[in-house]
Amino acid sequence: MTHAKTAPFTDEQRQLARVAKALAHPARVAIIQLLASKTTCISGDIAAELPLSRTTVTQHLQELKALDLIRGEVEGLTVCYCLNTTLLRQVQQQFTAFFDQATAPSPCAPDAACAC
Amino acid sequence: MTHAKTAPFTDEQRQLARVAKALAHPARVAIIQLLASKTTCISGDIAAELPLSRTTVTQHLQELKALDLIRGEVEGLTVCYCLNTTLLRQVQQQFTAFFDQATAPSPCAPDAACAC
DNA sequence: ATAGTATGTCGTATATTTGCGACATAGATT
DNA sequence: AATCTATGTCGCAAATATACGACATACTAT
Repeated sequence: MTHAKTAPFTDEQRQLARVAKALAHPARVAIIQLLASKTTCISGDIAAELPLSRTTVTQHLQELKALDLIRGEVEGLTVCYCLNTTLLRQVQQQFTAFFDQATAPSPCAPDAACAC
Repeated sequence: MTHAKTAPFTDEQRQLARVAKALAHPARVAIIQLLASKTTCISGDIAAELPLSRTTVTQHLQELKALDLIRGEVEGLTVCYCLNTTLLRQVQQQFTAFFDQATAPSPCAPDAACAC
């Protein structure tokens, strides 16, 4: 044993995993889609559109906000959440690069040891 | 009063979240990258390349296999894991569609109620 | 000031994830 | 056969995620 066990993980891997985790719950996917579809920046109305309590929705909102994927601006009594499209575009590129790498030709090279 | 609380979540949202969850840990991202980089379909050698015990790596492998993102072929005494590039390409498209939707213009329309 | 409304935080309960040692299994090797 | 070797499963502990009611805060309106 005592193999190299290379450094924990690369920053790239941790970053991708972190964002993937943010999208790892239907509610958070739904929230992003909701914010993308609304022309007006809605606030807690989000909770009314999801099958979850307001408390739970707030938690999901906080998780997305922690990664800066969404932003909330206080507008008097209400809070207006919006997508951080700039960051989302960067994230999209990261995912694209990852998938491009993963789906690149010769996943199991021609002279592979097995048939998969 | 919009108490609709729409149906739990759409299949699309649940599917995207399910895959995102599979990518929500650095180890699983690393495994996919590893399989993509090796010309030969490695097996438990994967564990030797990660900072985790063999048991834990096996668990991550099972999670990826449960979603059919990777496949394992028994090759005598060893097992040969490979990426399911076909499925990965489909998944990539799902993510692309999601991000395209999320980063589309007019996230907060011109006449938005707030300034974000 | 008082009341009302939108929002977030706290505490808590339950479920899931993560990690690993110990054990079981099955094909290979002697 | 006896043994080695690669792999997976089991059981357990700790950490994290999920969900929500009750409470606190802050702004608005009467």
